[in-house]
Amino acid sequence: MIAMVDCNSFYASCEQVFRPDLKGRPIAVLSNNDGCIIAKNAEAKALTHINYKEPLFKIKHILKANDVTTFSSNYTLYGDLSKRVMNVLREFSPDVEVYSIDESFLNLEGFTHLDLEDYGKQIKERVYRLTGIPVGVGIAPSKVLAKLANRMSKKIPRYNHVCVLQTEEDRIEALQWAEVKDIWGLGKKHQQRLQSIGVYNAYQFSKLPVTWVRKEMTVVGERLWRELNGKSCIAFETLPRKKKGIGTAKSFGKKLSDLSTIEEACAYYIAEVTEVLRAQRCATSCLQIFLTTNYHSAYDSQYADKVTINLPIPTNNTFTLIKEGKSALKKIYKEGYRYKKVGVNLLGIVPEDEIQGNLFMPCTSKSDALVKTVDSINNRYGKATISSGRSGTKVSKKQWELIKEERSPRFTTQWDELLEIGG
DNA sequence: TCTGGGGTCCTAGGACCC
DNA sequence: TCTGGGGTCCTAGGACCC
Repeated sequence: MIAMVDCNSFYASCEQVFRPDLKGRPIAVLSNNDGCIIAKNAEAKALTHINYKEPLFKIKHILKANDVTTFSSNYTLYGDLSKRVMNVLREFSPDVEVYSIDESFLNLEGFTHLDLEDYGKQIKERVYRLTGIPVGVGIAPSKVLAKLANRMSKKIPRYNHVCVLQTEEDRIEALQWAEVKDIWGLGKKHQQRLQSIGVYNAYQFSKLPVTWVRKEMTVVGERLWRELNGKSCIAFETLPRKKKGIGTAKSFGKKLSDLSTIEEACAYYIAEVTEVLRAQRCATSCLQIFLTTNYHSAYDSQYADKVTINLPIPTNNTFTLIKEGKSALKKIYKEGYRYKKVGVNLLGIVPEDEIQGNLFMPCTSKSDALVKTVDSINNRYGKATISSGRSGTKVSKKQWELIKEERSPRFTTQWDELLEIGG
C-alpha cells in the first residue's frame, strides 16, 4: 500500500501558522510581483467569486470588501516548513518520495500488521502537532489511487482528511465517485476527448479497452488505466532525480528598455541557476537566453526572441556563464522596446565528473576555485552575500527586482525575522 | 500602471549512420 | 512492375504536473 500525504492549501497554511489571529478569516497568497492569487485558505475558497487567474489590480476592491488578507509569496518560509513536514513523514516510513513542495508518497509495503486508517490518522495528527500544517492522507494500492483517496479524504466530510481504499469494493466506489477531471495525470485535452465518447467518471475510464487507451492516450494513459485498475506501475522514487534542465525567468518589477539593466538581471539569474547546477554536481553544455516584452499589453509593441549557445566545454562556472550570457543577450536585444522579462535556461546538463574535454582548451580555469569559495561563503552567511559585480548592487537591483509588497517575515530561517511575542 | 514560475515525459519526423 | 533493414540523435510540439 502507498500513502499520499498532501498539505491543505499549503502556502496559505504556512502564513496562518504564524498568524493565529487570522484563524477563521480568509487569506490569499500572491504570485511573484503580486500579480495574481496562487493560494487561498478554506475561508477564501468559499468566496467563489474570487478567481485565481484574475490580475490582482482588477479584484483588489473585492478582496477588500470581503476582508481577505493577502500575502506576497515567501518561498523561503514555505520551503523550510515543507522540509519540516517531510521530516515528520519520515518517522512513518523508511521510503518517502517527496513529490512536490507540499506532497509526498510513503511506501507502506509490508505494513500488514497495521490498521491503516488508524495509521493515517496518526500521520495527520503528528504533522499538525509538530508543524502546525494540516494535511490530508490517502492510502491505496497504487499511486494514482492513493492520489484519488487523498482527494476524497478532503472532499468527502465523513473521511475527515483520512481515506483508505483497501478492498475491491472501496476501489469501485472511489472510481464511481471520481469524475474524469479528478484523475491525476488526466488533463483538459483528454477530459474533452473522453467526454466526447461518453466517458465521464473514472470507473467508465477503467472499463475502456486498454488498446484504445494506448492508441489514443499513449503509454502515459495506459499507465493511468492500469493504476486505476489496482495495478501499481508508476515506480517509487526515493532519491531525488537530477534536473535535466534548470531555468529561471521572472518578470521585472517594472518594464525595462535599457540593455545594461537587463544584463544585470540576466547575470543575477545566471548566478542563481548555476548555483543549483553546482549543488547537484553537474555542468551545462548549453545556455539559452530569452527576452520578451509584456504580451498582455495592448499599447506596447511586442517582441520576443531567444538565443541558444552551445559551449565548447561543459561548465558550471558562474563567471564563464555570465560572460557568455552577456554576449548572447546582445544578439537578441533590440532598442526601442519595453521589456518585461529575461530568462535563462541551462540545458544539456552532464555530471561534473563526466565533462568531455577539448584538446585545444584547458579544462579547468583558475576561477573555479573562486566559485567554490563564493559558494561556501554564501552557504554560511546567506544567499548572495558575495556575488559577481555584473549582477548588480542593492541599489541598482531596485530597477528590476520582484515586487513583494506584503511579504511576511522569514520566521524560521532568519534570526532577525523571528516571531516576537508580547513586545 | 498592474496579468506567476518551474518542471517532466512522450511522440513524430527529419537527418544521419552502417 | 519490382528499390533493405536496423539503428541513433535531435527537435518541436503536445500534454501534463505542482
